[in-house]
Amino acid sequence: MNCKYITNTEVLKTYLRQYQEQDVQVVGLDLETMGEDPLNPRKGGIRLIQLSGQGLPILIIDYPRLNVEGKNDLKQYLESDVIKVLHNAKFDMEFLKINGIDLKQPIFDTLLAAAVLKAGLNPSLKLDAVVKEYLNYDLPKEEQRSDWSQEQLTPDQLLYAARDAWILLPLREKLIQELYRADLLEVANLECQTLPAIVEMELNGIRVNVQGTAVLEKTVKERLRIKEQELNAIIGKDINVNSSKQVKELLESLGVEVKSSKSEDLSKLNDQHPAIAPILACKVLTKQLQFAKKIPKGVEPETGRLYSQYRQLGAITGRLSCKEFNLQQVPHDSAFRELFVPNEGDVFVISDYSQMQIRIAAEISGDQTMLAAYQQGLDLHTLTASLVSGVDVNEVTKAMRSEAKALNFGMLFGMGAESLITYAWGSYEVLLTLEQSQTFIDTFFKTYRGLKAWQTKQGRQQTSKAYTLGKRRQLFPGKARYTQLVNTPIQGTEADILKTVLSILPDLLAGTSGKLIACIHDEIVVECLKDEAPLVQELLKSAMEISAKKYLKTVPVVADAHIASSWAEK
DNA sequence: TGCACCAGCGCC
DNA sequence: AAACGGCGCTGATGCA
Repeated sequence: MNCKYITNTEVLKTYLRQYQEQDVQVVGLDLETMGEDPLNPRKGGIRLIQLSGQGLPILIIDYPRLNVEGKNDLKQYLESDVIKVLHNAKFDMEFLKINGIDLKQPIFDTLLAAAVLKAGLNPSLKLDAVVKEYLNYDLPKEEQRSDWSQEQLTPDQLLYAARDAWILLPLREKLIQELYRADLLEVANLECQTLPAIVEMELNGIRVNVQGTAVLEKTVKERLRIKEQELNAIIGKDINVNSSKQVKELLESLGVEVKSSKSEDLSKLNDQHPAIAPILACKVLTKQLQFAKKIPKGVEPETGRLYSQYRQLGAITGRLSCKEFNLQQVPHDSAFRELFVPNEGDVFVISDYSQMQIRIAAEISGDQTMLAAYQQGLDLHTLTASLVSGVDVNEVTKAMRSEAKALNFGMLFGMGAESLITYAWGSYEVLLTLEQSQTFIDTFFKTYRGLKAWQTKQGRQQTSKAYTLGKRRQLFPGKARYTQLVNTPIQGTEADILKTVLSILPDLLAGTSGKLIACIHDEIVVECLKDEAPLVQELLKSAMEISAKKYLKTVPVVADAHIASSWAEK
C-alpha cells in the first residue's frame, strides 16, 4: 500500500491532479472524525479525508491543516462526477455537507450494496464484516475508536485510515459482480440515489414547540393523577398499570378472568368490573406521558430542533426505519403532532398516498375487481364494505367502512379469522364474532379472487424469498411464513416507490426554499417559505405520482398534498 | 447493579 | 388447512 500523508495544500494539489487524470473515474472515500461527539456531524469535525484510486497512492489528508484554497480544491474534486465509493456514505456525507462539501451522484455505498444483497438475513454490515464476507480479508479495526483529535497521529492510525479507503475499490468490484448475478443492480442504484435525501432529513431535523411539550406534559400528568386516584378508590391500593403481572393478579383477585393485560383484551371485559375502565385510561395516559416527556428531551437547544436517525434498509421489506428520535411512531393525536412546527415564515407541505398498499396489491395480483374499482376512482374500503354487507356503495355507513378497512388491511397481512378479530378490535374498535370474522373473510376472497389466487401462489413457493415490483429481493432465514410471503412484496414495493420519490426530490426542490423534513412510510413532509408553498405542493404531489407510476402500470395513483402550519393539520 | 428478554403499544 | 405484516421504545421482570 502506497500512502501519502498530506498536511499541506501544495502537495495536495499535485496528487489531486493525478486523481483527476486517472482513466477510471472511481475514487474510494473515507473519513475519520473527531470532537466531543465524533459520531455526530453537528457536534464533531473532520480530521482525515482518505482517497484511494486505481494505481494511485492513497491520500490521507489532514483536513484541518489545509488552507481555504486546499479545502476548495478538494471540494471541487469531490463534487465532480467521479464515482465516489464509501461505506455507510450517509455518515461521511453529513460531515462533508456541514463542511460545505455536497457529495453528488454517482455514489456507490458498499454498506447499502451489502444490505441489498443480504436483505432479511440481518448480518453485520460493518466494513470489516462485509470485507470478510466478500473479499475474505481480515481488516483490522483496533484504531477505529482511537483519539483522532491529537496533534500527532500514530503510524498505526494512518495505516488504519489508509486501509479503510484502499479496500473500497476492490470491495465495490466484488459487490457489483454479486449484485449483477442476483439482478439487484437496479435496487442498489436506487438505494444509493436515495442517500442525499436521507442526509437532508437527518441534518434538517424538525422544529419542536418546546413550551408546548411542557404544557402537554403537565396536563397529561394531572389527568393521570386523577385517574390513578379514581382507580385507587375502587381497588383500595396503588398498582402499576404498566406491570402486566400486577394488572393480571389484581383482576384475578377481583374474580375477573383475563387473557392478558393488553388493552385490547381488557376493554372487552369492561362490564365485568369497575376497575377496568380506569386501568385502561391510566394505560393510555402513561403512554402519552412517555411521549410528552420524550419529545423535548432530544431537542438540541442551539437549534430548537429534534433530529432523527434513519436506517435506509431498516426493515427486511426495504422500508426505512427511524430511531433516536423515532418520528415514525409519534401519536397521530393532534395534541402531539401540533408540537412539530415549521420555522417562522415557513409552512409544511405534507403529502401522502391514498391506500397505497391496497393499490399495490391490486397491481401485483392483477385482481380484476380491485383494478376496475380503482380505475373508476372508487374508494376500496367503501367498496369492500358494500360487497361484504350486500348494500349499495352509497348506503355504506362509517362503521361499515371501518369494518372493511380492518378487513382490507388484515387480508393484506394474510390474517386468519381469529387474528382479524383482534386486529379489528385493537385498531378499529370493531367487535366481530368468530362467525362474522370468518364470513367476512370468505366473502372477501369470493369477491377478490385474483388477490386470493396470488396469495395462494405466494404461499406455496418453497424458496424462502420474495420480490417487490422494483425487483428488490427479500430473503428469509429458514422457512418464510405465509404471512411474510404475502405481505413483504407489498410493503416492499411501497418502499421502492417512496425511495424513488426521495431519490428525485432533492434535485426537484433545489431551486426552491423547500427542505425535506421527514418520511413516514407513505408520507413526506417538506418545509418551505409560505409564498412558495403552492409551488412546492405541486412539485411534491407530482414527484409522488410520477414515481408511483414507474411501478404501478394499471392502477391509478393519488397523492394528497396539503399546506399546514403544523404536522397536526389535515 | 447491570444486562437480556419480553410484554405492550405507538406508528404505517 | 391455516396462516397476527414491518418497525423502535419503555418499563417490568428475572437472572447473574
